[in-house]
Amino acid sequence: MNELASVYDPKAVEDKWYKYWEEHGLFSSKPDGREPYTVVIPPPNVTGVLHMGHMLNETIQDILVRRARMEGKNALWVPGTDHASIATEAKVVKRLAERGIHKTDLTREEFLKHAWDWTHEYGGIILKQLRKVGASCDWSRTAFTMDDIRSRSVIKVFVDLYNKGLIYRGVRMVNWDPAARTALSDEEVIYTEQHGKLYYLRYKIVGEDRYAVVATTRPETIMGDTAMCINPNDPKNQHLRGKHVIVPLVGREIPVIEDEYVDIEFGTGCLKVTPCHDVNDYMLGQKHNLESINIFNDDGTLSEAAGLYVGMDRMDVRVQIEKDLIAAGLMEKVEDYTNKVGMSERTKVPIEPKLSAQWFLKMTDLVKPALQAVLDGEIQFHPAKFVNTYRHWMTDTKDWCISRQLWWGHRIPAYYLPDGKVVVAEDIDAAVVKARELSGNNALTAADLRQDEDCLDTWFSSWLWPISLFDGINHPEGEELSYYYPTSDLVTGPDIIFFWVARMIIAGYEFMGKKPFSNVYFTGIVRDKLGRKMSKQLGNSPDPLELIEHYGADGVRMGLMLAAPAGNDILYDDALCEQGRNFNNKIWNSFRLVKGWEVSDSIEQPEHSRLAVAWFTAALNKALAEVKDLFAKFRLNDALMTIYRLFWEDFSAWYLEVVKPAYGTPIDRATRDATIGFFDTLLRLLHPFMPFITEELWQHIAERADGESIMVARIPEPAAVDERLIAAMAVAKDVVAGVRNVRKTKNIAPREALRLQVVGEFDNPLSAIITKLAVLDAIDIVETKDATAASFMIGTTEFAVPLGDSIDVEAELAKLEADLKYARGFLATVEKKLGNERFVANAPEAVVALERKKQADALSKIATLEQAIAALKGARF
RNA sequence: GGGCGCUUAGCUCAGUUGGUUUAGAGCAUCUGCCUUACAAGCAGGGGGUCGACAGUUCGAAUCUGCCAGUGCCCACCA
Repeated sequence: MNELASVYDPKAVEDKWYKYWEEHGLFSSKPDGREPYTVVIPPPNVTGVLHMGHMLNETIQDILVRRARMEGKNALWVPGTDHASIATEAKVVKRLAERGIHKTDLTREEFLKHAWDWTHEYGGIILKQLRKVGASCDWSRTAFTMDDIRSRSVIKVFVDLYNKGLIYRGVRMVNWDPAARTALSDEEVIYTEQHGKLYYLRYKIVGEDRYAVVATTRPETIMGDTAMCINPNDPKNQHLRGKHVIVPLVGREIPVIEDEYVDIEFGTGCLKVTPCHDVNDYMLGQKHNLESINIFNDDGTLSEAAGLYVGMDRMDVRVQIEKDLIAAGLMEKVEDYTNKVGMSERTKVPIEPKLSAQWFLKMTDLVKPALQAVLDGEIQFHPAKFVNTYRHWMTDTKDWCISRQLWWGHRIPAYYLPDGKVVVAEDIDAAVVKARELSGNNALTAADLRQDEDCLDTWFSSWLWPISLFDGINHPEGEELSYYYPTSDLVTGPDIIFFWVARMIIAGYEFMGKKPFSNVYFTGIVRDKLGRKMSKQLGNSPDPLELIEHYGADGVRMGLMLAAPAGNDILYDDALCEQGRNFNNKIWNSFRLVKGWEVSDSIEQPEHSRLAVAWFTAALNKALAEVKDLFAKFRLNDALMTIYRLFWEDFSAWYLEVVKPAYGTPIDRATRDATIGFFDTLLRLLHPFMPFITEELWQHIAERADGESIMVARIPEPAAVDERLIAAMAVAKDVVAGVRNVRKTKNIAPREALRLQVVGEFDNPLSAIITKLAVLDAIDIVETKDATAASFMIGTTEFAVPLGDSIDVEAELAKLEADLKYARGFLATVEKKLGNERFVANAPEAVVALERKKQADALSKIATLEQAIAALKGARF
């Protein structure tokens, strides 16, 4: 048997089996009579590469899908990628810039060609990487959010929502990303604490030789000031009522207005009002009918309208204007100040509030069924704590800004007539028809219509993902859709609960009238072992593919899963992968042992083997039931730990040690067959977590036809468990450990057979196992043990190994005294309870009875120990 | 400023409706072993007054209150 190395080599088998599975079509699914189990992948960015977050997320999905498949369900995992409008466009723009090409030099068509080239070049890398992980996706279904079916779905949905009156175009204050030069939704703005400054600026009061002082964090916006605002109830600023002030440096005269919005306590109680560049100022401008001056270009530089600093970047202006204000004597003071600044989630630059015409989706009614479904538990979140987060967001949802000033994405299907009116239609031909109806001008042609330049938010396509993957928008009655939808489980990070999860639920109810999935498993964030987020800058983010290279895919999968309860961040450490790799090795070596056995039909099954088979059958079934229950609760890490311990402790350390024959001797047929059967089941149980090694060994332990695979083998349903054997084995293990301890402390060789005395009664059905593992000649039931014996207690029973003259009386005494002390302490706690009249009177009878039993047991144990101590003392001389 | 969650062994976490030993697991650590499946291993051991305080109860890691620490989400205070 020693042609097999003692170390398992994942590299030798992983690619082989992945190819085997793929070639035999084991990943693919078609509708049939079985119960469906469907997972859709959270589509990674088409040009992205696999990172640790993906590794965790995809591993979890694969575990769920493989388990479902082995439960006999028709399991389908649909892969795909997302066009990631902003991120991808930014990358393309950057690459073009490296070649000296600016986006503005290109037509939309030329730019899109570059973008598609980029997509074809880098697109799908991540899908190849997923194969290394072992992902059992149905690759024939690979989708892209901008492929034909998904694009038509998006456009159709836009038109439908527009026709329902839920989509509208309007001029609003939106979040503007000056780097990407596009509007963003509220969810794409991340507020972060920034250490900045609070500037106190002097505004000269017209007609007086005094100044009003305004505190602001953004002095560069003063060119857009069109008023100063005070609170009418502010006693310290009463002198400003009805006055005008001069904007510093600019020299423009602006009125002082009054509004209770102003916080009297903040700064000086004077607020500068810049309606174009602040949401609240915009509100004030509307209310008080103020002039608006837009001082910024789309890229965050100062516009002609600013008059000063034209063409400079806003951040540079902030630095320069501070100097200029000081020089002009118009800066009262500057303080350090910490406030929250909205940053673009994608480009990480500060958001600029900007007034612009955008498309919006009304959310108020759409969210209602989606909220209810989660509150009612029709859709379950794991862990459930995220229901709170979800409810919070869903109860006050603002309209969704869905237009982006980008080219890479789905172009908005709105067409403007020459007179500025708009029609929304699925294509240009339909638009012409509608335009003619609208205008009454039948001479209108496509050439007269101008399509909206904007494209849609990426999430406006991914919110349809569970539907559009089955072409459900275009074919709501399709066979695929009705079979696979609603999908079963969704696995994703809580960071996109609003971006994606909530919106998919909304879309599900709005477009299909049904939930998109039944369960959402929220993963945690993968951090380093110090709890820091993984980042390129810190260099603490390992490349999953390198880890796979080093530890094997199974090892990495297991390492991540051991540390990843749903919703908990996982602190990644290479030690986790080592544990995974070590477990692989353990399995491998157990296999080597079993494979090396020579079988003989002429040997009878020994009693200890017969008992071991019976016991392990019970242990295995108990674990099967536990794992099944844990899967139902999405406690995958606990499920894995249960299997880990079953394999390592129960199977390898105990079961195999009982049944393995002495070196060079054959094993009986019955035991060997039972062992192979156990091994088979263990591999199946483990396969969802560690697909490669389990396939490799499963193929080895029996003859398999071509195309057979553990992937489609069934995990057995748990059978009834003989708890008596489980309990008996627990005692047996303790007895064996007790004897081993005696050997160790007395320096008795492992193979030297001993006798074991049991004082009083002992009827363990597994005593043959004890005899075998503890290497005993016999177990003697005795009234009184030898005075010179090393003894130990298990429960209330005393065991003793007679040692004759070789006993170390003092050491033995010390041990017994320690046991006695413990037993007395324990008795004291029990008797304290029983001595409490109110306990005896009020506690349930069963609880009191249990305490009485404990008391009796403790008393008998103490008596036994005292006797043993007395006997030893007698033997001392 | 609101809302939610967490705090149990050195680390990561279990602990179901309060009562199956004086609270468990994995990893780490310590001791002894290269015992023909496996040193990526085997056999043992140590380690926690369950964040603090108060309360309810015959009985609290578990329920209540308050406090401290920590994390997340939301919010227009310049």
